[in-house]
Amino acid sequence: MSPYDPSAFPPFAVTVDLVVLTVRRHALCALAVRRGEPPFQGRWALPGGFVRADEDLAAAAARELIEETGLLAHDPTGPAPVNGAHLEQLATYGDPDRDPRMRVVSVAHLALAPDLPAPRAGGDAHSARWAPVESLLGRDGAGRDGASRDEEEGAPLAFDHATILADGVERARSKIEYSSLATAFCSREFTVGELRRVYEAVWGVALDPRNFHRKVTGTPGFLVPTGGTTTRQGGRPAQLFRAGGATVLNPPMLRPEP
Amino acid sequence: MSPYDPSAFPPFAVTVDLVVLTVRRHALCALAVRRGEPPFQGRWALPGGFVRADEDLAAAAARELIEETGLLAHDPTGPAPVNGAHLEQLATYGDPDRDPRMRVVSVAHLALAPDLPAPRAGGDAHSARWAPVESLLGRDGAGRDGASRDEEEGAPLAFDHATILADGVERARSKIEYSSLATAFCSREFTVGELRRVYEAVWGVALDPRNFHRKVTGTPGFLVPTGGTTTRQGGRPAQLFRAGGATVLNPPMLRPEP
DNA sequence: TCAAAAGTGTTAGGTCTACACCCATGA
DNA sequence: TCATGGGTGTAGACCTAACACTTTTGA
Repeated sequence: MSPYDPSAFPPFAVTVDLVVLTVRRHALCALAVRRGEPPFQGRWALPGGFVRADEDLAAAAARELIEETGLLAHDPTGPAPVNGAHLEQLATYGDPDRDPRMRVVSVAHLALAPDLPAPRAGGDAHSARWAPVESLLGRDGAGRDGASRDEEEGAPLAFDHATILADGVERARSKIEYSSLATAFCSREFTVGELRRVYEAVWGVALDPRNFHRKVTGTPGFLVPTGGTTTRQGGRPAQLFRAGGATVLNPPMLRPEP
Repeated sequence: MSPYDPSAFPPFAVTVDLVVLTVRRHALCALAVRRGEPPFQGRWALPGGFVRADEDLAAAAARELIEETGLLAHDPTGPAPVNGAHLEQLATYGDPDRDPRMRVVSVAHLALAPDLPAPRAGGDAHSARWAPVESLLGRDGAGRDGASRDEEEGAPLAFDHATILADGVERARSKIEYSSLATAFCSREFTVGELRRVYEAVWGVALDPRNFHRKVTGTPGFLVPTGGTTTRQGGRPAQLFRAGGATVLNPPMLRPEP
């Protein structure tokens, strides 16, 4: 068999899909767009699109992220942009039946963003919204009883996007344990308490504020004090920090048992 | 723009490439095949091949693994096969220039296998061999001086396979830290000392045999004693174990500093 | 003055490291 | 008998969880 004979391999369409996570009102939320055409017309889906002919996968994901949110993906080799977001490859999904029309392989990416004003619909999407991941995954106990709700908020995500979202959430949950990634959910300057509330929202647990404070301030290179303080959370003024250069957290932050 | 208009997106070829790791003679080794045709003819590369038209990505990877090694990939939902190997998706590589002839997106997979008799060349590969990863990555200080050695053992891997291999090795090195994955490098029954030598080879460090023994035997569900013993390593007879059901290691095995 | 959030101290209990020591076999 | 690897004990350093307590603001 001649592996590179053009007639010897089937053609694929390649897309990037994005799991864009943020923390809003104490809950982990993901960006969802409403599909404007079949299949799954009217259903919610993850943002995404085709990879262009001469475009790298990471570039395609960064382009989609800008189109959907206006966020610049953070390139670790360059200067940090004002509205930076963390962007990494998540996994690739290529079940032959995942798209009913043709063979599509989707390279999913995970983006972590600070709380943003309001999503703007981009491309061919009718509308976009931030929704709690538990609700998008149908785990929030919200009524799914009664008649079909295919085109309403409670309907399952299109394609295999529920699987992709679940994988992205699990990646984020485990990765903030041993890396400084949680700071990607915060704005450029933040307090220790705000960072703790990120952990609490992502993990869905309560953490001891005193031990958390000691832990993060005691890890060299994790947090850099800016000198400023804020009282935006009420109470005693809190020091402001920026994310330090350290990217791995050793020893890790421990996720409490249920 | 109509996203699914067949003329609106570029066609891609999709392949799976395999990083197959094993531990041989106290060194972490990877499976390499010699390319039989251009480009990179005569150079070593990772095994891989095209995904078929109606084939899942995982199925394609498992098929390639069998073709190259005869190993069955372990399906966690089914009964453990006799010669099982761990197989998981690693990452996807899609730089537009990674293959000089056409646009190829490669979904790389990572396989961990026990020490095997001898690789059999499969498909279009001229030959196959196990080689220490440090040598395949050109980090072993072996003479690369003098004349070009394009078609010899010391030449760099074809395409971007050095990057893929490095990513796979790094994944394996970090994953045995907090999971029971190291047992995938052992045969079905193994001793604590054999498991320790796996860690030592993968990490390239020396571990304290006493503390290691306490650690692994003290983690519930990690190791299951079979009742048998062996003296194949010399010295006092050692208990034989099988891998237990536990897949996460908590607390993790700590990788010593250099 | 009070509530709320920030930040510090302290103590008991666990885990890891390093090393001393004994055990069971083959040569 | 000796070398080799298997396995257990123990003391100190380190880490963590839990919780009492002080500090500094806005209302």
